[in-house]
Amino acid sequence: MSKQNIYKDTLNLPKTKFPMKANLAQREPNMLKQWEDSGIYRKLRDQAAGRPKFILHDGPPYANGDIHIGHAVNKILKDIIIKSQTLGGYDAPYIPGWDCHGLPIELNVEKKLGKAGVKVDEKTFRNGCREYAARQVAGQKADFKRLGVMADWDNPYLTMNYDFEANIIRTLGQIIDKGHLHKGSKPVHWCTDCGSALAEAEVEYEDKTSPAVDVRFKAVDRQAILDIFSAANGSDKPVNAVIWTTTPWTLPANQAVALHPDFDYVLVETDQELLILAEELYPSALQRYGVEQSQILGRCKGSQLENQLLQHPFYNRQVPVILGDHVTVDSGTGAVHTAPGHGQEDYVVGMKYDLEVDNPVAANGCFVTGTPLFEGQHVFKANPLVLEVLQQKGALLHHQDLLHSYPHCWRHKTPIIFRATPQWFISMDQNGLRQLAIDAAEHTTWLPDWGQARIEGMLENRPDWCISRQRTWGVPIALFVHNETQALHPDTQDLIEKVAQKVEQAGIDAWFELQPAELLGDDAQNYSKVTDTLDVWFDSGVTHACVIKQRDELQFPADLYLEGSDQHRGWFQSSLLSSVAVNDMAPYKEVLTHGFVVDAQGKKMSKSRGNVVAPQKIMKTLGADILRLWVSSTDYTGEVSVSDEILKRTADAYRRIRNTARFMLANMDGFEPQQNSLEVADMLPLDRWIVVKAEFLQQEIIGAYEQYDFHQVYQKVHNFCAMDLGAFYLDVIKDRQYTTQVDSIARRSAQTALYHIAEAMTRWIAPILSFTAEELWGFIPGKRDESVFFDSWYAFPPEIQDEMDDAYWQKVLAVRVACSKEMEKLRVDKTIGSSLDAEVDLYCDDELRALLEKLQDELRFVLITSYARLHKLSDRPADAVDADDVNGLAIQVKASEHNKCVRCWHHREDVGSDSEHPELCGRCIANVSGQGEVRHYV
RNA sequence: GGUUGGGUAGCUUAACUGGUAGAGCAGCGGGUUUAUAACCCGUAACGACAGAUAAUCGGCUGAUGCGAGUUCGAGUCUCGCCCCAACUACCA
Repeated sequence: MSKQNIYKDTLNLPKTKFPMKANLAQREPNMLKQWEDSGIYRKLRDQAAGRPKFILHDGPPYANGDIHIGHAVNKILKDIIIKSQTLGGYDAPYIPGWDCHGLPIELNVEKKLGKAGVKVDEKTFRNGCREYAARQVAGQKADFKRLGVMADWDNPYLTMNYDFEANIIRTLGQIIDKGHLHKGSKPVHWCTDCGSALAEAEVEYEDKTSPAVDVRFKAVDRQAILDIFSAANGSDKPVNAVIWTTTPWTLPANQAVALHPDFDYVLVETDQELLILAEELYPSALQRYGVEQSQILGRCKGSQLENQLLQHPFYNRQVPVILGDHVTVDSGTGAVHTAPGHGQEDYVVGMKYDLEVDNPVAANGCFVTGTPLFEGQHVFKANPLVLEVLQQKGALLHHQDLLHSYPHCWRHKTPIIFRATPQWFISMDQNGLRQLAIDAAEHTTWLPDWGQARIEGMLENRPDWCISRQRTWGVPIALFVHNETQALHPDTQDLIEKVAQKVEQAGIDAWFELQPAELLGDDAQNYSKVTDTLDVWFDSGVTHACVIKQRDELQFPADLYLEGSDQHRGWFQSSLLSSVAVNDMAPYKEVLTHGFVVDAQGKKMSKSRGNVVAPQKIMKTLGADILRLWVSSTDYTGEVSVSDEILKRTADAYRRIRNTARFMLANMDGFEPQQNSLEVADMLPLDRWIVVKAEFLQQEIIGAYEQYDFHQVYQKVHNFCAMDLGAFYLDVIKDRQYTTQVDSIARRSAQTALYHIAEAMTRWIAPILSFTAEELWGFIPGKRDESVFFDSWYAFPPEIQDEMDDAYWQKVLAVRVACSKEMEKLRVDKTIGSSLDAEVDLYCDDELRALLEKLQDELRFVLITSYARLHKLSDRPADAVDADDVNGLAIQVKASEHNKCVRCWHHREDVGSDSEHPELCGRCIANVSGQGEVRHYV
């Protein structure tokens, strides 16, 4: 041992300060501080000035709550793209944003301040919201930064910034100018106790007992119905369609009876009448009515009855039969009472048939003045009265109470109703927006490509976009409408600009506090301010106008939007519609989506399931780079699984990459690229080969980045580290690195190769393992910029035509694998330990022998054996073993009988040939006290 | 209920227009101590079965969520089913 140490000092063992243990959780925050202190994002912009632009436009997360792993995936993917595009030579600015208005924030502020307009005035409430949102943004921003996301964090866009708010209003003006605005009414959830609309989130479902009634609607043209059913009937019994409802109070607003176009309906004769019922339901219905005797007179499809008129049960009104796919045969009669003012579905189908959206119910839940029979009655109290009236009119066929799930107000716990209220819409059809949007979607690249079918399906079927909300914390629909006619003020465009200027100065309060006379003068008495606010999807949908077009460094349209697949319904669509409405084109050229994060079983994450993985926890334990590497390792176009095992595997892969890099650095100890690197032509063929291999790989990696196929990058880099480098190249060059002389060509050649690979590989991983790459960057020898991100993909030295090309080395590798298998047999026998304890004799056919002869003495180094001798295949002894996967090769392995050189561990004949160094082989003697061995072959 | 996708080894992923299911990691078994909180070599594909052999191996069967179909041949095409996810609707 002591003697060995003498020679150990003559070896060039690996040496580096680059730590083996990553300690990411501790190290990353320091790196972040360094980046922040040096203003890396701004410097990056300066560096990239003048390059072609790549604009990835950030979709704003909602400013509420801590970021979850889905946010992390989204931001990391964006960051990988931004960084890879930057390394690819683009100027890729990244402006992060937040969505700041809206209900969830209101609800949280309400908990602290109380209800706006009740416990606290609206201005104070809005201020509370603004402060709350700002705090949320700050919290989320800190986490996003911690992920290593490089962005203009000092100048993000917030939808609540005054200029942003002003530009929302201006964009609304443009949409009006283009003729897409439309005022209508729409049923909304309404709490009669609150006297206001409820958002979906404020609705709870609870059981309620309602009167379920079967009601006759008498056919106006009896004969026509008989004809349709092909039913001859001599009697003069009336023909009645029967509807079933649990909300009798909505009958005053009835405008139609809906049937399913494809269902079979029967005309059933009973003692007193002919009933129209769905065939599937008529037995149960008749049973309910207590009818014992009946006969079917005829049947027809629902579609045949379309537009037949029916008599309203108690009003002097005739209503049509309409068709709708929402009609089911689960319960009732197969005929649905339709009141467009009181039901979502009724409203939608009513729009198709141009039915009146009649709403006779006031805000307090009572029938308005002038409602025949029920004026002033509260709707739920009116139910028995309606029944009474139906009874009187002979329209009530059956009544029984029914317990069912029914929407309730979450505050009052009282049943709510659907009530049509005036709302503002962006019309899909009045000025051709739907078709324009579909066309624009066709001109957009959707990744994955099924995104196009998805969004087109949505565009084709979606109703008009209701953009108005009756809320406090939102951008106002800053319009003046005529008190009588409800028409927009003729100077609307001018007024909008004036309002926008005020909002630019003072935020949305400027509108809510505005005295109309200030802008309208005497005309103010004829006009009212609209007090509705905009849907927050409008806010975020118009970032193309409020951000992309406002900031000089950005370009419209954006190259890419990237969000979760839920945003086909959300932001992708709101952005598309609003952009098409004002620009006649999509705001993006390409839309990329990622799936949701699920657990190892593919189940979605939820608190109740207890399978939630918090990004904060991963960053605190494993580090952001592990989280980033995990994101990169997934095919994110589908659902993405995460679990402890998956993260552990990711950490394993990380260590492989890190240690490979570390080993390369350690073997470049004392290497100065300017002085010590060799020309390609002077390098050893093996070293040239690995560099070419790396360059080839780089092309694939760049291609994968361009396709946003990051898991390909991950696989390729990892494979390269594990296989090409770890299992072969780095193992083989150890001998050369350690035992040859410091400044020998043999060693400098390998170091030159390591240098090129380290330069390249650091860049490959930089978009993903940003912290680690930056750390590595400081350890690679040679002069360099402050940050890896200021650089571009590595420019390899020019290739030269090489006799020993990749195909050549693949054959050598196959021989190596065959030898390893044979050596393993001796190792199992404990005949040898290290492969250097072995000598191999290779019996090759002529072709293979010629091939391997080119390696000369290097063959033993490639095989990491003490001797490697070539022979003719015809000379093979009986105990040589045919190689499985190499033709024309038989191998004989035996333990070497020669002494082991204590310095290089090879067993050589010439060990001890020099009495001064009795334990060294000839090669080592030359390296220790002579000129040094020559390892240049070919 | 509807729309759009998805389900390949313990994990992450490959497989061109149908043509031998390919890698890496993990696992298991060894080795090295000159990458050592590291590295190398070998092995290996649900579960199960029977035979031969015991150094070497050959065969059957099964195998891309399940089951059919088309085909000489299916991870890939068709149909049905199960499960998962996003969106959407409904409960009159």
